[in-house]
Amino acid sequence: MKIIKKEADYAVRALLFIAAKNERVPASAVYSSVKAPRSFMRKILQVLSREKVLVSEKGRAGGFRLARKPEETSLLTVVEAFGGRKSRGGCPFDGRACGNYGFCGLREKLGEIEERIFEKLGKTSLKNLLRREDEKKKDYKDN
Amino acid sequence: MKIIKKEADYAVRALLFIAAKNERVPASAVYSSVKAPRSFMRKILQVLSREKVLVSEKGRAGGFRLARKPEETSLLTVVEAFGGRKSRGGCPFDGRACGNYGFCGLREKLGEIEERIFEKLGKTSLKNLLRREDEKKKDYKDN
DNA sequence: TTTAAATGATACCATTTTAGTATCATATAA
DNA sequence: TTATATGATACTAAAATGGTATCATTTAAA
Repeated sequence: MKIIKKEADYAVRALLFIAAKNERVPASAVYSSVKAPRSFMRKILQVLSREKVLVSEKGRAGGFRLARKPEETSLLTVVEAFGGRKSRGGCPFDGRACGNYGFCGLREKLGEIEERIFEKLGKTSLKNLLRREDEKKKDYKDN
Repeated sequence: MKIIKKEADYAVRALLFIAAKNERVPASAVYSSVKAPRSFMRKILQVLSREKVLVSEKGRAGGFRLARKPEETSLLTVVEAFGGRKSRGGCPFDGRACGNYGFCGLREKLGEIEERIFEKLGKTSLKNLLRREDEKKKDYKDN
């Protein structure tokens, strides 16, 4: 069971990095911090930009910055940017005939579960994640 | 996002069919009811048998029956039978280095979500599903 | 005005996972 | 002894995921 794919995972890490910087950051800086393959990360940033999660500027002093405040971008947004919500309803058949015409308790149940996942992803913002990590680091220092 | 794969989906449907029959059922009966490819379904039933979800009898009047009462087999059991829980912790890197040494707020969060999914799958038994479908059919008749 | 450093678009390839098929061996009741 | 079952297992096909590479365009600064 895989909630998000590597693409989205790298994306989140990249976003956290950019959020922490709080200024325009070039892709090169991102993939030297987040340990992702160069080309792959570039593509990921482009997707985030196309999907309006990031705003980019071209040219020499170009780079990426968050399109919104960290508390306004959720994991769900990121997951959706990479097509993570397209196969809806928890049904591997996408609601097409599956021998269980009309009613399907299983599909219903899986749909419910899926909704909860989306709900939780939707409620987790970049800010939440940043805070979590800060607290952990603090804990560490305290010991 | 895919909570279970087709294999597991077919498996659940097969189990529901067998549960409803409440007697030994040959594979042929299963795949004429559940619309799954013949060979694929045979393999699935074998897995369920190997994993002690079903009990099989060979030979002429052979077939499959539930190893336990319908309320004692959960979706989680089925999902696990098909290896659905092997990549733990919601981390696409399976806990290996991901540039985020030590702390990882994302991993932590995804782990939490995953746990909830398992919890819900664990609490949903074949009996629950059978009942759901019965109720729906009843609703239908009432209208 | 040229050049270096950036993103945009996009086509392509590799790997892994999922889905499905086919075959032969073994057991057993009629 | 034969028809009807499951067991084991090897194989292939298709789809999803992960990753690479190239060329075009933009822009600030030398």
